[in-house]
Amino acid sequence: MAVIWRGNTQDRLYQDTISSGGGNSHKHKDKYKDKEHKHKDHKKDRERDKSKYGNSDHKEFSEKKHREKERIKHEDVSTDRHKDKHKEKDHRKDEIKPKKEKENGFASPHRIKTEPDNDHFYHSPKSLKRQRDNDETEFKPKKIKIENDRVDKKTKKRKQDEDIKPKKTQKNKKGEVADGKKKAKKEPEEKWKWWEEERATDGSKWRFLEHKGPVMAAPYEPLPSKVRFFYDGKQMKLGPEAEEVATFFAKMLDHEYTTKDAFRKNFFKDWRKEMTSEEKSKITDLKKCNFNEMGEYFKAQSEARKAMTKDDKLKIKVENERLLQEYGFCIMDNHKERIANFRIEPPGLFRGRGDHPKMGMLKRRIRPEDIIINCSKDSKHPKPPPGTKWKELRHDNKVTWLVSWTENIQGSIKYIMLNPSSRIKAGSSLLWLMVVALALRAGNEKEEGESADTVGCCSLRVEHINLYPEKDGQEFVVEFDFLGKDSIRYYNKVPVEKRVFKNLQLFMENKQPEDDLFDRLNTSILNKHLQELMDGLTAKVFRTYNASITLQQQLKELTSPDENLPAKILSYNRANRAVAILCNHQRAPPKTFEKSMQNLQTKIDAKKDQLSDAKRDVKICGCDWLKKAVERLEEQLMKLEVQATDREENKQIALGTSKLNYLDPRISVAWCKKWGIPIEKIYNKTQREKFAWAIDMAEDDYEF
DNA sequence: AGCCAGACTTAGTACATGGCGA
DNA sequence: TCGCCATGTACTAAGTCTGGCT
Repeated sequence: MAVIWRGNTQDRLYQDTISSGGGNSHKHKDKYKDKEHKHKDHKKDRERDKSKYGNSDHKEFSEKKHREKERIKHEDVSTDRHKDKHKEKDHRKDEIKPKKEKENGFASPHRIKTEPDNDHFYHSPKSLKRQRDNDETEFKPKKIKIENDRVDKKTKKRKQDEDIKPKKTQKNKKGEVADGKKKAKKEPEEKWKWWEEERATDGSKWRFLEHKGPVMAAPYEPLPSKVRFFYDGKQMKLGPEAEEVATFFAKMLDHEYTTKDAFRKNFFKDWRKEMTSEEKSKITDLKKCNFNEMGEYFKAQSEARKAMTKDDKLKIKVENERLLQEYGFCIMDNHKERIANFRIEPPGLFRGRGDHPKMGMLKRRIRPEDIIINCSKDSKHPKPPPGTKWKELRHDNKVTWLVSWTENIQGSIKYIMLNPSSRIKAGSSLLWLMVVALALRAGNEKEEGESADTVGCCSLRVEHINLYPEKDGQEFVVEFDFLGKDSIRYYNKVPVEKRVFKNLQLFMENKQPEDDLFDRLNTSILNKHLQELMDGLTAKVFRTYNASITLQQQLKELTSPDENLPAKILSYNRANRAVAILCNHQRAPPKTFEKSMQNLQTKIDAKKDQLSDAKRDVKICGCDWLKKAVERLEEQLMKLEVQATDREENKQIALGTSKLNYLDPRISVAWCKKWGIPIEKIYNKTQREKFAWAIDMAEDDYEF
């Protein structure tokens, strides 16, 4: 069953209320002026369309859609979906168009009132039960088979691939899934080395998916009556709807943007939509609103929370952990995987980055009726809160998301997906395998600039490579032999992963030697799987390639064997920085930069003093322990100095992005192994999880 | 042939945490 | 033991890519 997220929302003044980081990053300052302009052609219509449809319209149409759906449920899912899509479009035309004049109102004023849909208003779970009973089946391997068969039908061409499919996983399925369910908590099953398995090739992202659904945002808790709101100097009691929205604003009083015109205008407009007609007629000017008591109340709450006893804090922590354990994981293809964001985004005021024209708009509360659940037919379906329904229950294994809903500000779709450490996310690192195979060539013609992406995909021909399942004692060798740009013969043999090898084989299938190896990818000759792989072979590959090769070179250049650990890490960071500069990952110097730099300097000075004192003492007495102390101090000083250099150099450069997204982690891993650097020094926990495959795989002599 | 919804990816920001020195 | 600060994490906005439609 879906649960309500109470969490520690109460005192998180900003994050809950503001729907973005919301700082005034100057980078974005003028963005929207340009942007509005630039996007006019492409996005304008879409934008306008979306925003002008009142929510009620949207709801109407989605409900119709829902009803339709109910009727045709339980049949072939994927085709249904397809049909539905058309339907959706049609409805749009018919129903929504006439309402053009309505401007970006997301919520018809009566929405909340007319619908018994608030989270605390649940009743009569009957209908749901019936529905679920129909759907629910225990783990029947047959079912799985059916699904696979269906897929097969569609993808006959890929027969070969199907054959390669790992049968063992399928066999395991029944037992393991059931197991995982019973005692997933007890047995932290040993690390799954998914990168050593093969993947489906028909575009399906999973074969089995079960999860508990999202954690809903906590319902609104009305303010205690002692907290008052004043309009035009007079106290006024607001109804719960209007009050909730008012609290969003009240929580942000300290922020600059509550002074911004656009923000205030958007907020006020949306706020009024939540008011009763009485409130609406009274409250006509935001300037006359006094939210101070509310603001103070929330501040006090957050203070109180900070001052809580250890015990209470622990309780909260335990509760959070429990939620995480219960809702933070799903089972995908026999494995328990961490979900990245299992909480539904709470309502609040939207604050885009920069001067976003929609800042201040109300981001409305997401109800179960807005939510689409995606999971296996044969899984235990997540239950909506009592008395509510999901908008839709879907079984689409061509996508990776578990839950989605449409957000009301931009009309875009939001998803609940898996953690970066999961197979489905990190698995896109397969990309790496292809890059490895292609690196040579890309390197040879490393022509930077706009054309890079086309260069990469088109000119390597079948005749340029040979594949050897086994050569010179190595398995899966790819032999490259071609004339490079300056008519220099390029010849090299590279052992590759089995998967890469197989994929290359597929690329070459049915082709003449003079055919381009990677052409016609968008035509129907190659199957989707290959296209998927090709996703990677665009500009990103080149970025990746450049980044990685630079890192490797820099690491070679900068690391000297006799350096000590901190110095080596400094070298690593320098190499990383070179890459970040290459990729232009800049950042604004952190706000606290000057201060923390100063602090560090103070520390260094202090150390120096200590050191010279100690040295003097050594001269006087010369005893052993003093010498040791000097050594220790010297080391500490050095460490600090390195840290200072590092930080100074890092002032304007964001390392994270390239590290996480563009650099082949194996380079870093290999470097660490080579020099005996603990991997924790360069990858934090998240990164280690994401790159588990690389850490497992790379040897100290790994070369990109 | 261009558009655009849908599905990812990337990235900025606030907040929580935990380690370390005083 | 306490408080500070660097580091990590959660959250979610924004960007990118693509297939399928018109």
